[in-house]
Amino acid sequence: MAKRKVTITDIADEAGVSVPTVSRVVNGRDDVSPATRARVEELLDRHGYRRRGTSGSRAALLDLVFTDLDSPWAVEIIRGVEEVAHEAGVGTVVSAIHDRAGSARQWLTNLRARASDGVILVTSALGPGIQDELRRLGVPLVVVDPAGSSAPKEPTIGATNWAGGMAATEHLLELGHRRIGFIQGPPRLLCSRARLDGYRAALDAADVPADTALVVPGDFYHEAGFTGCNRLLNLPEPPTAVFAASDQMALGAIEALRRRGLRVPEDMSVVGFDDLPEVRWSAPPLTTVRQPLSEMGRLAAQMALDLARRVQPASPRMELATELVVRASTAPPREV
Amino acid sequence: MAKRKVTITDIADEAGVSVPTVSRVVNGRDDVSPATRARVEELLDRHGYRRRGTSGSRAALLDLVFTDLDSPWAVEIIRGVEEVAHEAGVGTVVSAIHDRAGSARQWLTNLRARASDGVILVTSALGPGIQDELRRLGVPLVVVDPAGSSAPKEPTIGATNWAGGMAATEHLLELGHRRIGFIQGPPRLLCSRARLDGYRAALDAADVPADTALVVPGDFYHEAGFTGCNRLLNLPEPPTAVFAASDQMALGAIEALRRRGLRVPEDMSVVGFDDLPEVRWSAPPLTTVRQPLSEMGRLAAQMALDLARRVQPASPRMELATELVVRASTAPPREV
DNA sequence: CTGAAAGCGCTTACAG
DNA sequence: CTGAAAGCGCTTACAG
Repeated sequence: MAKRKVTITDIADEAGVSVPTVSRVVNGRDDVSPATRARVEELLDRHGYRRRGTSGSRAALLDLVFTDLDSPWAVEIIRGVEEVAHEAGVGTVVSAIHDRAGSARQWLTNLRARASDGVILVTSALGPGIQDELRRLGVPLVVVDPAGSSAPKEPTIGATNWAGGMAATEHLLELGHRRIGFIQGPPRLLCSRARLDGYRAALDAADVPADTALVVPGDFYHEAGFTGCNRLLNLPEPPTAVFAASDQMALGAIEALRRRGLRVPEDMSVVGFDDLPEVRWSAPPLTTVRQPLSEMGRLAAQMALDLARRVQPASPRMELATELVVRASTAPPREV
Repeated sequence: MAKRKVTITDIADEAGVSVPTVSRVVNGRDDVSPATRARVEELLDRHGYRRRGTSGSRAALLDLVFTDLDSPWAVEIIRGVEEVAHEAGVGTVVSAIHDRAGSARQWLTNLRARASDGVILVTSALGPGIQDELRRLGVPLVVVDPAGSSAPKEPTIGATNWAGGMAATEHLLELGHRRIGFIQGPPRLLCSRARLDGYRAALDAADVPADTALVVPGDFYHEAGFTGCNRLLNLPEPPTAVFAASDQMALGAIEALRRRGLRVPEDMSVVGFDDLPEVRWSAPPLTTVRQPLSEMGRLAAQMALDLARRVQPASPRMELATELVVRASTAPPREV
């Protein structure tokens, strides 16, 4: 996989320039002609050149990349990754890419200079171009909660989202609910689709007809839970329970209910997904599907570290178990 | 300040051993006699040796150190630091020290190997020994929300905690509350003491006698808000409002009230401190004192980067403004 | 704008 | 367990 590490000598030979010239390009000096610089840079990129100082230093840095750093979600993953990395004497570099191409480039340049030993990508914050480049650099890549296709080339870590969606829905069915609303996650994420399918599968297994009006869009954030819940309440025949595909949306839904003077769980049951630490303390404490986020982080870090040491992971794809946590936001429907 | 960088040659000379031997110690090989290793390690530490590869590379890494990575608080700081660092093409290494001495050592060793360009410490997670060592290494240090003395040697970034504590209390006084409970933060933190003093100052200014029974201990976490609030409710003459020194404790307090069937704000007003993103969505949305956490992170990162480039910061100590955000958890007391 | 030469900091065999 | 020797990857003057 990783052929002999390229040195500036190699690049110089291939470019037909001297070693000092390549050195200048690598260090971003401005005393190089544009033509030469372009040629050398192209070669540098193509070969995935990485500054090596003198010789191979031990794994010392792991990169953890998010699209945004704007949810309590993120800190759980960071915690898991940091724990494993810290134990291994490895630093954890946290970045947010914000879906901007320039931002990803910036990060990649820095990553190369730092000679990072592995990358953990949360929900594929990177375009395929960048991923190819990582491959060329020989930096191992692990994806947590992948977005794209169901058969990515990279090893992935996820949770049993389908089973979790099913468990939450079964819980509501067992309480006697028949009309159960569902607030979706962003459809591009695999985990969103799996949760929705789990919901549908549970309804199906219970012979409850699926009403498409009961499934409303969302994006995992509070606001979407708020508006989604309002939408469900405005239905001619509103549901008696709401299953939100994330805890944040569940809290948004509870706020929508509170504003209408409806009580949880007396007037409406609400279930979330994630089990963020704070939902133990929401009013009322949230029934939700626990996703072992920090465990997922730990596992991803372990895998990335193994790959950096050229140890093949036991399995290239892993799903950790989700678990229904019943608290105080669910109860039988009024009419029963 | 920073004398000539030490090389392994310097260390070898001083220790009276060969260069390869020092190299072996630095790389943690085990084929060195304990006596030699000890002598060399002592010298390495004393001179603050840092691997330099070949020659000086640009600022590329900033270290952000927490005691624990267990609160939504942390992610706000991380976000601010990461933004500034990212823009500067610098990576952000996040670590949790957990108050364990060995953990700090581990981190320091890694930091040295990585040649970090600056350290941002959140609430002084490090012992003074480690701080001295950083100084020797010539790595600039910025402290966010300092713990110890009020006149630290390092530049610090904080918020106007005293003014915030006062503003929250004044708000409750204006609503007509006279018995206001206070749930404290950990007393070793400067910010905790300042919030308490702000609370007292407001009572004092309004000529409301301070009842020491109304001040209960806490540690910023949910649980402490829960038990603290229960303690206040069990008082012979309970308060009509609770000011918690953190949002998480405020949410814990709301849960304690809910369990007793008391409504917020009808039966009891609750104010928090921080304005974490999620408290906009608590039930009811929390009145709180906004602390610009991500701004504090941004500022700390900017300062650390400046110091790394030997630019003196405008002021070595800075407090960003807090701001009262009134939402739905406060109202006039019943009896008025 | 570029290269030949010297040199720096470090590591890797090898020998004992 | 330790050092003398060779060498690697890179940079820094210097010269043109």
